[in-house]
Amino acid sequence: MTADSNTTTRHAPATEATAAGLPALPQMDSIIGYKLRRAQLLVFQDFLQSFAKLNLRPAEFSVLAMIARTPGLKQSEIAAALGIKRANFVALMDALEKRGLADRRKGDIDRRSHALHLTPEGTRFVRKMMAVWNTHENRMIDRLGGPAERDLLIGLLDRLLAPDATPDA
Amino acid sequence: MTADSNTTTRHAPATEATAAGLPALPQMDSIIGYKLRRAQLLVFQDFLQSFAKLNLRPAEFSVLAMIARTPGLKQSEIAAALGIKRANFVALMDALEKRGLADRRKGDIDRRSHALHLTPEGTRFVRKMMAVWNTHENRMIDRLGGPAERDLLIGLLDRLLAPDATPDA
DNA sequence: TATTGTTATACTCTATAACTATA
DNA sequence: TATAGTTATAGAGTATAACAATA
Repeated sequence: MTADSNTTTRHAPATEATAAGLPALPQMDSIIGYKLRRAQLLVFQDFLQSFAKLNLRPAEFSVLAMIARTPGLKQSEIAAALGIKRANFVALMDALEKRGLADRRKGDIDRRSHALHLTPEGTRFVRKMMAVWNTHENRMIDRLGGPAERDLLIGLLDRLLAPDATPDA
Repeated sequence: MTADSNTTTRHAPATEATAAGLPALPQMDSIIGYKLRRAQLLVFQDFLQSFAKLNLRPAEFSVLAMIARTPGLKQSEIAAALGIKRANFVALMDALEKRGLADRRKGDIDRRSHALHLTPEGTRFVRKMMAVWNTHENRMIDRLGGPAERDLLIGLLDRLLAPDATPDA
């Protein structure tokens, strides 16, 4: 971090002094975490509406997308990649298996682990899923202004997520 | 939305065809909603660590900041501004009142409503709160690369949040 | 002894319906 | 009849501890 992190106001100062002796109160609207939360909720709400007909939640989408892209990964690997605790992954995977979309295969080398794969029906489902997702994602890209703005946004979020990366060095 | 939203892939195409007959699977890393969620979780986690000593949650922070900035607003007005259901706002406000930071005053004109104010102790608390927040927010701004990138990010998120706004028209 | 998947459990956040007191 | 605040409750999402099977 820069040298003045603790002493200086680098964010937008408040418009004026407010209540009794309180300096520089920011609008919630200018706060990074607040805006991120509101935007994420909006995008997820659009996602949920888009996928109501397929009865698919964001976490389930992400698991199916991961399995489709890299079949055979271990349960714990997919959970870790998505930031899901392995204990919470069990019910998620149970549901996908019960719907006949994916299955667990006992590992040959390590018989503790489960390799995850799509079923044939799961593959068909993922095709429909990706069509719905395309529409949803394009709607979000349109709101942003276009693919360039999407790339810009992803890049900024990557900076937040990768504290080690110092892209200008 | 643009004309091709439903038919064309405007987002980054997948690197290669993957599992049996599945075209163009995106990396989770390139998906707007996924990145937004991961970034929001990271920022909130930093917030929670920063405010552990003050024992303050993001929702409580936002309520205190709103009251400090605009004292006298009705409970329902603050709840609505923050996207909190008024039923869920009650316990939140109860906690702040029990800690002696804010209080509800019966409205003179409409005796159903409660006008929210900081207590003197609440005002002192908010001063400490803003100092902690400054450090937290500056850390996030540093990760982004600086105040310009912060403004850029806020602007992009505003585009997502304001579907009506067409800034280039 | 450590790891994978699992179960049980608890805590937070969020959403809905119904109640009360005022209007 | 409608509104502000409240209560009760249910559903997600998430976190931890402990267990069985396997390494």
